[in-house]
Amino acid sequence: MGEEVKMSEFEVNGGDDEATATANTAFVDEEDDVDQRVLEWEIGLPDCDDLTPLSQSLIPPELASAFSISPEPRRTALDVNRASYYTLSSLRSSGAHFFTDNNNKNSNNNDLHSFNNPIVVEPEGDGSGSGSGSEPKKMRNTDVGIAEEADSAVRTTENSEDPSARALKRPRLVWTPQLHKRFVDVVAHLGIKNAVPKTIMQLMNVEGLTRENVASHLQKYRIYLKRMQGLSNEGPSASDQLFASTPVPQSLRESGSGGCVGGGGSGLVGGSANGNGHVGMPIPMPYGAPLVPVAMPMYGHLGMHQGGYHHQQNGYETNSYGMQPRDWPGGNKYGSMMSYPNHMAPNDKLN
DNA sequence: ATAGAAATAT
DNA sequence: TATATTTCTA
Repeated sequence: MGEEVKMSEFEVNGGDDEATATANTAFVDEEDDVDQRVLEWEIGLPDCDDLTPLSQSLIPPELASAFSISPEPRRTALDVNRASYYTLSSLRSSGAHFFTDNNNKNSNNNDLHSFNNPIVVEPEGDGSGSGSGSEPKKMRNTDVGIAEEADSAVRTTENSEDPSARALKRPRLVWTPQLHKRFVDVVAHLGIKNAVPKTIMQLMNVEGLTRENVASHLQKYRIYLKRMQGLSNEGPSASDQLFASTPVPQSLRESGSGGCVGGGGSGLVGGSANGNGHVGMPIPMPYGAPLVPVAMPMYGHLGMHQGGYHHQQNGYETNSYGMQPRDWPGGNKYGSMMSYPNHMAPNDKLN
């Protein structure tokens, strides 16, 4: 229960960044530079050498988390943020890939507070009394006689350490607007037709995100789309602030049919779906780096009212597929920037 | 084995 | 209540 974690797009990773060679965007102030960066990025790969190795200078997130201190150089973080922002902006304006330009409504923009505002773990002040035995929990007649370790099953309590515990349940994932956006972008690319949980999950490239997470979200999203269509008008239904916050790409309109092949998509699909020479993915990697959900320590304990969403810019960070350096040989539970605080490493599922 | 939908849980 | 997760079915 009480462990909700917000996905945030920051990931300060110590870094072996060889695998991904993502864009370590350095702070750039002039548009020219930005363009250049973008070009480089698009063309081939950014040279990490040239860029500031941000991933280096940071304090091991574990420590930071452990002591509830702001990671380190906000400065750096901001720079990253800003750089990302510029980069993305450029991409948009140049009509490059997957960024839908429809960001008219909601202004997701916020400033680069990111690091100043702790990304907060959902308020959710502990389940407290909870439902006070309202509905009968109907047990599905699944009762397979497996007593299994009748044992005290899961220590509902804080599940302190328990390294031995294997599959502990994941904390509830919170779909932040950013995360959702990523989701939408990916779905848009795939086209409603190919957008199935597994694929989406893969393309989203978010560590710790499970297929189930995506499936569930997709389910909701579809319902949302449906309702939207039904009303034909935009009708910013009060419900689903989240969904409303991200414009629905046109490609995601009709189900079935070819999806977004023809000129339909807003330049989303580079036209690779066809049997062209270069088949493969239109977008090998929609996002430069794997997004790593991060668990921010709760700074202000209760008492401070945390605003709902912290929009932060896209803080795509350099990261390597290798994931974290094995810092935590075994005991370290401060899961660094893992979405889920304690226990378990994110997706270990071998596909 | 996976997607989609329904039921639960928080 | 809303929304994420789990279960169940196709």
